[in-house]
Amino acid sequence: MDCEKLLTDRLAPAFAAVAGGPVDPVVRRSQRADFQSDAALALARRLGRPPREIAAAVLDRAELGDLCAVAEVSGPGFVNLTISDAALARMVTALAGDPRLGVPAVAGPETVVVDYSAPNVAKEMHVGHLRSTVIGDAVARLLAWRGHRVVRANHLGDWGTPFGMLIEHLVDLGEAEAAEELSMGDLDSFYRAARAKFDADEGFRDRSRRRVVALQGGDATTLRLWRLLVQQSERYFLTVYDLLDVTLTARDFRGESSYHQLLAPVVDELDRLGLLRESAGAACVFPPGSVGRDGAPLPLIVRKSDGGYGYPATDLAALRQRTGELGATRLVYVVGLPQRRHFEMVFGVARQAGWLAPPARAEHVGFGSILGADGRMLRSRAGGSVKLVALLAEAVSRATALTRERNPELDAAEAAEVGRAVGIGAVKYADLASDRHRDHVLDWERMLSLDGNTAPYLQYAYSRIRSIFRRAGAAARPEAPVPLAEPAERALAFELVGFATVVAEVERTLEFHHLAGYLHRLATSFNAFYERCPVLRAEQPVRDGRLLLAELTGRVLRQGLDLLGIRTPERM
RNA sequence: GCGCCCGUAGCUCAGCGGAUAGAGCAGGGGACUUCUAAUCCCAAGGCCGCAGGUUCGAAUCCUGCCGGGCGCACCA
Repeated sequence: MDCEKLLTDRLAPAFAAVAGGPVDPVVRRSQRADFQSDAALALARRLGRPPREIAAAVLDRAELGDLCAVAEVSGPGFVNLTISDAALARMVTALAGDPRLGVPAVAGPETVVVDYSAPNVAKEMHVGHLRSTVIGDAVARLLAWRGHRVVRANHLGDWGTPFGMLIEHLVDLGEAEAAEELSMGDLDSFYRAARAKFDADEGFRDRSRRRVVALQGGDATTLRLWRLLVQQSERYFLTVYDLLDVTLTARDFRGESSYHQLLAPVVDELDRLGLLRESAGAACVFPPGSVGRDGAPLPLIVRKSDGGYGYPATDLAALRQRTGELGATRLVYVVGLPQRRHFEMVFGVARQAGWLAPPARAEHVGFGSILGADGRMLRSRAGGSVKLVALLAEAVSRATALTRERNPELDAAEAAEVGRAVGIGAVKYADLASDRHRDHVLDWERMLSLDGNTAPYLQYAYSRIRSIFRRAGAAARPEAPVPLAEPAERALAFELVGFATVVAEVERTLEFHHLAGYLHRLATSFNAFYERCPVLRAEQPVRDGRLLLAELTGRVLRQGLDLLGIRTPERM
C-alpha cells in the first residue's frame, strides 16, 4: 500500500547482503523514474567498491519483479525504479477496498494528551490563540484517527490574581448585567473596565486583593461568582470553537484551578526528592542545562517568595497527573515558540522527579507568531490585539461574497454554508500549510484569493468530484480496472497511493504542512486529470476506472482535510 | 552577553546529504458549443544571507560572521 515502504522492504535485504550489515535503502520519489534509491553512493567508501557495482549487485539480489517494470542503475550509482502498471493498479484497487485508505489503525494505541487552545477566562480570544487551537486540533484529530486514545486538554486560564478584580467588577455591574455582557462575547471591554478601575481606584484595588484571598480560601459566595465568570466565558469559547470547526467540547476544559490542590503536594514531593533549593525566598528547582542572563543556572520557580504558585507549578502538577493518573505516554504541548525554554525546564524537572520517564515523553509543538501583511506582529488599528472572532467573521463574509459571485445558482442558505466552510477553511489552511516554526504572515488578499496552495483550491477539487458523481448517479465500482495509460491517470494514481506515507510522517513530526502540501499536489494532479481525461464521456471500461480514480481522490481529499479540521462542501 | 527560531525567484513558501534547486501568487502568452475556467497549458524568473570547512557530492552537515524575530528568576 505504501510504495516507499514496500520498496524499502524489498531492497533492504539485498543491501544488507551486499554490504554485510543493515542498510537503509533511502528510497524516495524521483524525477527520472517513479522512485530512486540512493544508498549505493553512500556505501561505496565503506565497502571500497564503485557505487555502480554495488547498485548492480543489489539489483541482482532484490526481488522486484512483481513491483517494478524497470529497475536500473543510473548515473554515478543511483537505482531508478519504475513501478509496473499492474502493481500500481493493484495498490489502487487495495486502496479502494480499504475504508482507511491505506492508513492502518495503530497496533499499540497510546494515551496522548494534547494541550492546546488555552484561552483565559474573561479575556477575549485573539489571533494568538488561533495557531494553538488550529494546530492542536489537527494533532488531536490525526492521532485519534490513527487509533490513539486522545485526551484534549484545554488548559483554561481560570485562576490567579486577576480574578480578584474581575469578580469585584462583576459585583459592581450586578450579576445579571455582567452575565449579559459576557454572554454577548464582549469579554474585552469587561476585562478592560476591570483593569481600568484596578489601576485608578485604590479602594477597588483593596477589594480586589481581599477577593483573591477569599477565592483561594474557598469562600462560598466568591466561588459562586467565580463560577459564573468561568461558565459565561466557557460558553463563549465554545461558540468560537463551533465557528472554527474545532473538536474541543465543554468536557475538555482543564482549568488551572483544577490543579490548585495539587500544587503544594508537587512542591513537597520535589522537596522530598531533594530537588528543591531556596533562592531569594523562592522554592526553586535548577534543571540541568538552563542558564540565565548572567551565565548562572536558571531556576524553575515552583513557589514564589510570597508563597504563591505560578505557571511552572501548575504545569508540573498537570504533567504529573497526565503521566500518572491518566497513564499518558505522549504529551503534546501546542504552545508558541517563545515558551520553548519554559517547557524545556518543566520537562527537565519532571524527568528529574521521575514523572516523565520512558516510554512517556513530552514534546513542545511550538509555532511562530502571526504577522500582518507588513511583516510585523498583527495588531488592530487601535494597536491592540486582533479579536479572533472579528478575523473569522471577516474571512466568512469575504468567502460568502465570493461564493455568491462565483456560483449564483446556490440559494442563500447554501451560499452562506459554503462561505463559512471556505472562509474558515482558508484561515485554518493558511496556518497549517507552512512550517509551523516560521512566523506566519496573514495576508487577507493572499489567504482569501482562493487560488494557489489554499483550502478553497482543495475544496474546489473536491466539489468537482462530487459534481461528477451527482451526474453519474452512481458510486464507483471498487473492482473496476484502473486506467493508467494516460500520464495524468498514472500521476494521479501515484499521489493517491502516497497518502499513507505522508500520514505516517506527520504522525511522527506533527508538521502538518507536509500533509497540506500532499493534498495540494493531489488536488493539482486531479485537476490536470480532470482537464485531460473526461470521465463520464469515456468509453467503458475506462469510464468506470476513471470514476474510481475520481472517487478515491475525493475520499483522500475529504479525509485529509478532515484531519486538518477543514470542511468539504459538496458544491461550491 | 548567552540561548532558540528564521534568512531559498519580485511576494508567500516547499525542499534539509545526492543527478539540471521546486510550487503557488504577482507579471507575460495561450485554452471555455466539452463532467463547474474558483480550472488547465506554455514561457520567463535563483551567486539557496556571506565566508570558510567536512564530503566523491552541500541549499541541506560543522564553524565563524551579517541581517530579522523571540526569550533569558518570582506575569501568566
